[in-house]
Amino acid sequence: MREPLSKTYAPREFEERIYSSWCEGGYFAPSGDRRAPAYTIVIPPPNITGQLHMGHALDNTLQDILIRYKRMQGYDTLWVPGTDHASIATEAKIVEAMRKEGLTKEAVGREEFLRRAWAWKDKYAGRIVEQLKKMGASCDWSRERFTLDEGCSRAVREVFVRLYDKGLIYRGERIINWCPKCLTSLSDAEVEYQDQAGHFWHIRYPLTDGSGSIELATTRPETLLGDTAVAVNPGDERYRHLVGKTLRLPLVGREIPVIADEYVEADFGTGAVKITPAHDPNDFEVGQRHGLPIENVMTPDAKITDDYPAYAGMDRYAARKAIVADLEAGGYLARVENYTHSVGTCYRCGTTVEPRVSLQWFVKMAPLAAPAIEAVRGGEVRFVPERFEKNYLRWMENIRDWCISRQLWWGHRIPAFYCDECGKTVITKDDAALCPACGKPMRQDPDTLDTWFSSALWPFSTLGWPDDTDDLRRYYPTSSLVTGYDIITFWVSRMIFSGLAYTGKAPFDTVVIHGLVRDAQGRKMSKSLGNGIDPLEIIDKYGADALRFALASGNSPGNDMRFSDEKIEAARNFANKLWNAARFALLYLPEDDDTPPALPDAARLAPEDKWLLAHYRRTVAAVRDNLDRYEIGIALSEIYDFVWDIFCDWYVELSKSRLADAGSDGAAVARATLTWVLTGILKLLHPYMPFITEEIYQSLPHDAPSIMIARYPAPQDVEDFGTEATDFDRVIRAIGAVRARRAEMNVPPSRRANVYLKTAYPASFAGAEPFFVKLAGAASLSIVDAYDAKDAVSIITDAATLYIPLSDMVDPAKERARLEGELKKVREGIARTEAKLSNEGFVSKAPAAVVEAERERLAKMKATEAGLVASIETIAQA
RNA sequence: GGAGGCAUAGCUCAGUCGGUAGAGCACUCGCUUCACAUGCGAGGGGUCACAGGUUCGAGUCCUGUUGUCUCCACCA
Repeated sequence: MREPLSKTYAPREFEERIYSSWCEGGYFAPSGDRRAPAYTIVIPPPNITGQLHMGHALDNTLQDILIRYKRMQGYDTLWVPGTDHASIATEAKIVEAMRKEGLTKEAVGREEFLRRAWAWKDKYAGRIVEQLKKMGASCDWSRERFTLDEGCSRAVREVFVRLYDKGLIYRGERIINWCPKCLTSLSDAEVEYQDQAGHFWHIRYPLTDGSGSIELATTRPETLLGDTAVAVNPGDERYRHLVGKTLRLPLVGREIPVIADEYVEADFGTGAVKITPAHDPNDFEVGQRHGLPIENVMTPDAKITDDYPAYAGMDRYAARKAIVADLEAGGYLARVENYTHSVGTCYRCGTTVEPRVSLQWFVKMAPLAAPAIEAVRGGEVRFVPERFEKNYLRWMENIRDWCISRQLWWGHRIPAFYCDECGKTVITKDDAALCPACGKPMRQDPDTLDTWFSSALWPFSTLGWPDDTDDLRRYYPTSSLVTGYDIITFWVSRMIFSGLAYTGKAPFDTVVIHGLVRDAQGRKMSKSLGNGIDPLEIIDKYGADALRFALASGNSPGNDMRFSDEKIEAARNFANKLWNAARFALLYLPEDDDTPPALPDAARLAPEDKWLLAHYRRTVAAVRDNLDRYEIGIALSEIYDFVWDIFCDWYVELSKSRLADAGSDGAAVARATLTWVLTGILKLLHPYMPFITEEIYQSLPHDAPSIMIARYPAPQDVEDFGTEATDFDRVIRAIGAVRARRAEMNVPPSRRANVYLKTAYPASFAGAEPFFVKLAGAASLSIVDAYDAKDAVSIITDAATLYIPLSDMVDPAKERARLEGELKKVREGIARTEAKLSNEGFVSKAPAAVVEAERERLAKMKATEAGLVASIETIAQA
């Protein structure tokens, strides 16, 4: 059944309709064909914090291109969609929303808070799904998942219990990164370091024996309250005699020891370091080594505790100011330097992290990291581009234990149960109601897990793990994972070690990395800059296909890209071009013709048909080759060039004369070739621009119910015509040369010229007259053995010399000068090539094919030279 | 402090196996050519950041320099 194609390209009129037709057709689900190999992608689940941005648009466009390409190749494809609960980010949003209502988490309580969170999830997950559909994403929606749904939660508990039983999960009092705004711990990966201008305060700590003082330097004087020692390097002569003595902590009066530890570098600062085990990770370790007390001086929201009445309730920065003032007043402050140093901040809210000692759950990483390193080293998992392997390996090799507990409510609650009666701890997949030891009711750990703990299981939890499901057996391990380089550490690395640890297999074979989408000025898109571009607005204005085209074109793996109005307009223009090419083809197709296009026998094809088909064959091969290597941008530019330059600018024009002769065999052949190649173009392009290609496909006679499930073109679909096909290039070049000359000589298009053509390849030009008439402003074309060029303009190409009577053109003197200029250029080329060929090193060492190509080039240039010389001679005689 | 990316036309970027540098946009000239002015035809525009090296031959491979961006790292 053919549908009419509207006159203008208006994507809004058909994109939604087409998406619904795909849903109704059930094309998004895997084919289930067991003879075909499976190809699986799991979506990097977008956070339910808000709506999709350009980065998501890029990520999902690339995934959809791959999955559609594989689907059309006959793979049993599955793209699993879903969303991430994003515990810390979502919780922050909900807390913020409640704050506007004058509410707090604590005020509403855990149950009500979670009710609100689920309502939030329903709203935003739904919105995200709608956006993905608008973009054309061919996900299997029947398999949509959520990191906090029942199945994923079961997987999380399973993993937690297994790791605990193996001794790979432990609970301990450690110093961790703490966000005083989000009021939770953070993993090392969740801290971003930024250089900040600050000060270096030099402070004197007096010795308790009154024999003087030690001067030390700090960037954080407020932590002085928690100092429990001062450390020096054991080899530092300046301080050796002081080790073992004690100091009087300024403002506090506490007596603290001077200790020696290798951690201290003698030549940095004053060579003496104040040790605050509760508020600095290094100091914590020093403290552990020396058995120092841990003196916590701050509340969770980074205010000084009531233990220090002079500063109690002040936040850390106010306290810093007050303490510096007091130090100065007390004569302890030696001097202040300006100092820029690196400060850790929360990756979600940007607040400066406060290291804090607290009781948290950790994953012991070393045993898990080892196989994950091996999987990448050994090639079981491959990164595209390869360089990101290094990134991954470096991180994995230096990994430290992973702090997985969060003081948040929105997330997977830690399956640890405590008996307050007898102190027993139970880790269980099932909720433990009563203590197995004393029978008393148990209390579940109030904390939740790091959101990345559940994302790490995504490639298999979404397929049914821990159960041995059909999906898991069929579609796991998955094939390609497409994601940005910014979450390799957060997510990719954790999926790899998780997959290996729990399923025994790496979760995917290829990690396809893309860059960031930046604005037209190259800046990162961000809320604070307000330079974000909403994909939905672009779709509304230009269509989803144009958006997808703009994101895919020029995209090279791992590199950032810029998004600009120019780019999206170019994309829309291309869509419009394709649309109109289709309208042209339809002009010649009888409305009742429902026969799917087939290529006529080679014997019936005209030279220009073979020429087109040869280019098509080459293009198909190049597109497939590049797609197979994830060179999505290069593959697209191959299609673009073929569609615009070869198909539209040349072939459509070349076909017009035959098509006009309605009823002739030539018209039938041209029509069939045109339609067949157009259909091939639509299929080639479908993964990139699914809507427009389907809309046009449905307007043409077609065999598959949807282009989505049509077979992807292969080079062998068309015969290799060999040199026969390139013979037509001679005509193309001759036409181009005539056009160029006319433009150069400012000949008005209305001025038609009789063209005489002398050639060593008369067969190539046999039926060429209509093309010269149509495309080169010719009145006629005569093939001649000789032509008296005295009063003619000559146009020389390597295959022919064309003459146009001067009366049909203009100015002989100008013409002669031009010919001489051209002769000079050709002679330069000849000299260069001859030099190359007379270079023995080149002839003997370069590959034979390269040498041969040079010889051919030389022969062509010599032919051109001879033609030019002859023309200059004749014009000189005139 | 380590590691990596990038540097090519006015702008944004491609450039696969080392073989006379490409696209889009912008610019100039000419086009109411019956698919498309979201278009057609023709042009101008490049010391491929710099300096060495390898090679018959380098935008491409190697070394160094400069600029720029990013990642990692506990320097108080």
